[in-house]
Amino acid sequence: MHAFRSYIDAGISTPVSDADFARICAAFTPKKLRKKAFLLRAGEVCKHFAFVLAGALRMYSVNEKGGEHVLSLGVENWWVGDRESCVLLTPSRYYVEALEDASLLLITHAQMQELLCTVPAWADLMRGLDHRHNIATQKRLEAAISSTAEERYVAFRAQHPTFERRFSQQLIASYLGILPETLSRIRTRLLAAKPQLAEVLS
Amino acid sequence: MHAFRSYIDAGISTPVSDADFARICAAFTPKKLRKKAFLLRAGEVCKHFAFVLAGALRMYSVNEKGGEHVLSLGVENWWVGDRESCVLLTPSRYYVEALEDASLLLITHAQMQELLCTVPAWADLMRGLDHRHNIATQKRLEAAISSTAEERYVAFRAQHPTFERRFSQQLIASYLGILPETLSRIRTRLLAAKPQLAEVLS
DNA sequence: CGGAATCTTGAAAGTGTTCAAATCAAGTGG
DNA sequence: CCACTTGATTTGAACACTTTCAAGATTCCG
Repeated sequence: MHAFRSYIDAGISTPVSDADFARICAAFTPKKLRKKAFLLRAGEVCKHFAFVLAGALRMYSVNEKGGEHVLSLGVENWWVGDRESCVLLTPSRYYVEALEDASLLLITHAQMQELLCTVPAWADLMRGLDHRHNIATQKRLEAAISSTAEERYVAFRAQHPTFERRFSQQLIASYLGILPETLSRIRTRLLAAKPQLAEVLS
Repeated sequence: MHAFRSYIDAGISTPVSDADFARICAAFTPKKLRKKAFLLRAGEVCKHFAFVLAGALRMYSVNEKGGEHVLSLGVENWWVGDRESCVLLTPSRYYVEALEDASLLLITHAQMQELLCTVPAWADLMRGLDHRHNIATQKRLEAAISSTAEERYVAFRAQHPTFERRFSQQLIASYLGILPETLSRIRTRLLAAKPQLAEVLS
């Protein structure tokens, strides 16, 4: 919980009062998720948006041919959930699955709306979050439509240095929109060109 | 201006008061832009975020090889601008150019913050906007990493039926992340397969 | 009527995918 | 501790899709 308060204070100009923090906490429900457990499956309505206290999750879609595409990776201090389904209460097209044992704080859209109205600092925080999320998604989109797989992988490594060791290559490949085989070839190619990166990659 | 008020009222639960609408209008500066004129060039700070009253604009980046990539198309009742640059006041990597003579309402980030604090309805509206923008960008990202060019084009046509006649094929191709030649071939292929679409495409 | 931009079409090259097999790694139960 | 199973990664060859470069055809405007 202390980590949660630090996260909140880091996102706004003046620290939240104890009273506001209590209000915020009251809106959330703690939840633990075992590795490989699901928070959401396609077809279900995403009742909760989740803040990740510990662990890691992925949100992904599955196409007709059974191929999976990772839309987002959520680790400590990130949010996961299908915004669209959560807001409109429509069935989701996504799965949200724990990649590691995870500790979450859940909030419904209704409780979120309530918080936004009653705690101005929370509204500030969420606005900043939406902003950063918008910017990050747009950058990823730009990379997807304008860069080669190798460029996207190099950029990904620069942006998320810790993900390389934490997540499997097939996961990263899916996040980048390529096949695991392709990522494997890219890595061998990069290693051949820049052997000094060996320890970072292995 | 009447169109602007309709846009606002459509996005919130209860219509804005005259006083609030006056406050909102006071925060904006009208601006006309001739076709091919720029609202923003790469390297500049995006001082204003813009609401489009009439006309059309595109935001695009230019890579080392001179290739352009359209990040967004803005038409009536859409917003255009580089969020990141506007908020952080950092130099932008994008160009924003009028595709048709355009009529805009400009607002600085500071004025936007002011409005968000003083007019709660405006904060609601912007929250909804950020939401929809997030959802739309994520869908486009998903399409970019999981669909073929042809699938993306078909989905694009379904989502933006009016854009087909309004914008050139090279513009649409750039938006989809493919070359104009590729889009031309895709269209020929689709027409051969489904001749009944002829009048829609031409 | 030009002239310029846009769209179309072709052939060759490049990039990433598909399918298949081999190798490697990790965890389980005996 | 070893044998076994399971999943992840690597590698290969053929294939598919998209790009590149180039040349024509078409359309749009002044």
